[in-house]
Amino acid sequence: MSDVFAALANPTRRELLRLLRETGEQPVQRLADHFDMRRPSLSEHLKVLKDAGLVVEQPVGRQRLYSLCPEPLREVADWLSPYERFWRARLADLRDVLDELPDE
Amino acid sequence: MSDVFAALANPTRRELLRLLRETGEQPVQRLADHFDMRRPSLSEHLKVLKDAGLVVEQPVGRQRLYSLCPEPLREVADWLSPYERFWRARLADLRDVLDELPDE
DNA sequence: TTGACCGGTAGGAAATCTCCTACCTATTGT
DNA sequence: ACAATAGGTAGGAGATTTCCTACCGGTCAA
Repeated sequence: MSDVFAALANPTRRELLRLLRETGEQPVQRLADHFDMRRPSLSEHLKVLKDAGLVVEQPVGRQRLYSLCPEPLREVADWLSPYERFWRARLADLRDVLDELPDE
Repeated sequence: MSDVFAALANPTRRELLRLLRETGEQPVQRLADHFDMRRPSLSEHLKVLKDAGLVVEQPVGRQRLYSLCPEPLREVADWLSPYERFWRARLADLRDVLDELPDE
């Protein structure tokens, strides 16, 4: 659980998740093409994501296809949900204030 | 934005947010009571949260009351939303599989 | 005014993160 | 069998995080 938040803390890893979401499962080299970074570093980021349960790998020949595994993100969404009413309340307050302003 | 994810990566800071959400605005010392950690460390965590826009401080006498500022969490929820359909899909798949199983 | 209290800052130690190069294994195609 | 390709691992450098103790300024109460 804590690992999921830690995994999301890094912009490269968030971008990896976005790529996998938008373009589906991909081998490491194709993912690496999108980054100004050496492949071993990408491998490490993928390992962090895998340990957090956010991706799964499937060996195919000499490639390993990585694909998105979004379940842990649901835990993040669940963690987030008790706060939702707060920002809704704030937005409601803002709307009320705006409603009070005279037209211009 | 990146700061918000980084701020959430630490369990102590997530717990601080929870305390502020459940018990409302509080001075530093009262927050520190909940942690096995010296006060200056808590001050640093509060600074990270403040820089991420997740809390605001209000000086009252010699105290500084911290309170939750949940707007940046909305950005996290927005970041999360494109993934929502994925875990819904996975759950739907799971349900389909379970439906296929014979009763026992 | 002076002591006690609240809480931030300075500076440092230890751990962790994030990148690198070098190297290794496994698989594929010739 | 051999060269080329895919990708993980080892080990290390430098940056960052996370804690600490020591200290500082501001506020309150006697």
